[in-house]
Amino acid sequence: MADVAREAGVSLALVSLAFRDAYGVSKSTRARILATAEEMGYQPNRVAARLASKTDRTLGVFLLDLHNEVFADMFDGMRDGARENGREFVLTVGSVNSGELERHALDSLVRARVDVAIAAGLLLPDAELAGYRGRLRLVSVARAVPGFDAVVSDNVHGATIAVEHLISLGHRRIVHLASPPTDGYLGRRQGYIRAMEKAGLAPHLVTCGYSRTEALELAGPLLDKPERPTAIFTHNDQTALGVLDAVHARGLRVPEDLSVVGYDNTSATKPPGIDLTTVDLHPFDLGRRAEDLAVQRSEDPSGEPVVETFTPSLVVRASTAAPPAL
Amino acid sequence: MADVAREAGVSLALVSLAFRDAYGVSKSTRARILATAEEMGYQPNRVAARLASKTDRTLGVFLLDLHNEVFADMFDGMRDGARENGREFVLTVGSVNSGELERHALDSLVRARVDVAIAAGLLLPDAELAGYRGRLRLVSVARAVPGFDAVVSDNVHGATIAVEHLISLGHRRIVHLASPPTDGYLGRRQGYIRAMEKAGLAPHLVTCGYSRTEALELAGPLLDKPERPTAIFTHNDQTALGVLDAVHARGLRVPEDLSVVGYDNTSATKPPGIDLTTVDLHPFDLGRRAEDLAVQRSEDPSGEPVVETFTPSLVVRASTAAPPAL
DNA sequence: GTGAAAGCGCTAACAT
DNA sequence: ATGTTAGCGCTTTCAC
Repeated sequence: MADVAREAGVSLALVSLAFRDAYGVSKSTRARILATAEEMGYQPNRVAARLASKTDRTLGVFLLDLHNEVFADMFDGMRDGARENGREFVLTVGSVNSGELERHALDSLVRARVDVAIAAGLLLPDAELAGYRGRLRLVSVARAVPGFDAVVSDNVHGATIAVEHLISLGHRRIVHLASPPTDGYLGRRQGYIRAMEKAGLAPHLVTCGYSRTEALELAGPLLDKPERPTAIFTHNDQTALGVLDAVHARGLRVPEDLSVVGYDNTSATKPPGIDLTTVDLHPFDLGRRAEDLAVQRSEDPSGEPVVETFTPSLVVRASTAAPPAL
Repeated sequence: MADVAREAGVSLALVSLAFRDAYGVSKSTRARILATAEEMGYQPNRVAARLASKTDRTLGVFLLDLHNEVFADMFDGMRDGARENGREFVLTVGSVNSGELERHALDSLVRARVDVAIAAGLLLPDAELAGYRGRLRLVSVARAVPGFDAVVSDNVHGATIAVEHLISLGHRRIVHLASPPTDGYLGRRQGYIRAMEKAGLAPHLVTCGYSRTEALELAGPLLDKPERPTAIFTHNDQTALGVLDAVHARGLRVPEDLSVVGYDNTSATKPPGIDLTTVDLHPFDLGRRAEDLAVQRSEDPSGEPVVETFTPSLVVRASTAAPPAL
């Protein structure tokens, strides 16, 4: 930095100011400073900058799983916001089958001293996350966590419209491939149960992990039963794809033999060969809004936790139709 | 840190040492220090640690695209290595349609002063990347970049075995849906051309972006031609899926009407409904090896750039068969 | 708009 | 095995 100051013929402090569009630097000197820095290939040392400044512009981000595109969509939303707000990210990644990695990712955000972290897809129990209070300011995405800010989607509603869609088509034997019963992710399961009971139908839940192959394996037996379901509603798109796999593997057809409804509306559901009816989580918007909230929080940490709820919508495509005649 | 030292009844320096499994702390005091730190919810401030230490254990990582699972696989490999080597990551993400974002991600690694960065899927031209010399020590993954270390796969070979597989099945009209001609990504294209010419066949190249939808749109017209190809070899799995989409949209079948070979062997190619023949890039292993190389480089920065080449293998599944009889 | 100077929370060299 | 101390490269007063 000193080199740049000397080269541009200004003081050290001015260079520092110029780099953060700060108040008190004339437009022309600012331009000159940035130009000489560019020319010298100088990039400010963010490590030193962050140590020195109380209030830095870095946001932490946690994404549960790089193998599920819904997190890529959320990240795009966050990045979109960060660009507008001039923020930088410290990104960390977890895993659907390792609480260990999730803890490590979160701890690493604590060690990085980000003033706010946006966490998408937290899987740890509420009780464990409570331990981060006071050490990490969290904005949870897609899951409400007691005591923390959150940007969530109304999962009960999403499940309800999915099930009602199937019922209105005439389905009665509707199975729900539910996620493991994790804190904060019970909404879809509840929405399903309520919608079924409201229609006087018997809920049939099967708990399933997050992977396509696991859904394939669990859906198989369901399809082989004499009284097989006429529709399956899954907790996410990946597992819906697994159900499609199971259907195809048996030489059955969607939607003639089985209707399938997914959840998330990831891009993998759109292609003509798939054309999956699904509930749109609006992941990009969730990410975008979480970034806004995080910036707000970093500017004003006081106040009660805020929970913003988005409303999901049903995207009807070709994987749902009236059940086969009996 | 001072608080922990006081609480544990030791000096400040000892706490610092204890946290980095350093030499000179007795097992018992180390345990006691870590225990009290844990109890107080203390996590060392990495920002300060990194500023103070010349040689820190942080690796930069750049991933081109979160929407392509091949990068998730590579990342898993890197993380696997980092765990063993006790390294932490600074992760940044680019985009297949924005050199701007890629530059920003790389610059952000410079600003973070990582001593080595592992970059998977670089898309910027060689000339521009050359500008990072001296400012960022790069280990490029999946692409060779002049002047930098790299862990690559033999793309010429991969394309060759893909094409030879098709030829051996009897195909003669084989189209290659090639990637945009970017520095460092010409191997698959070249392998295709050579293999075709060697067999006395006329190469037919169509340049295509990285998305499934773009492949769908470009493959359509090919399939509608009177003398349509009997096989299509694509530059990655995503575009192969796009080709499958185009085939299904026309009511045609794979492999009866068209054989398709992808590239990467991402998990999306495996399900029964897809069952795509593809070239395995071994992304996990590439990532794993890149991490090793990065650590080596950070420990000994001297020496000429190293390029390690992996050999891809063909995974024959159900999307390839003999061409339809004429 | 400038220049000097006090940290930020650690690490690492040196003492003990 | 433990204590002391000078930085790391910035940001941020503060008096000019």
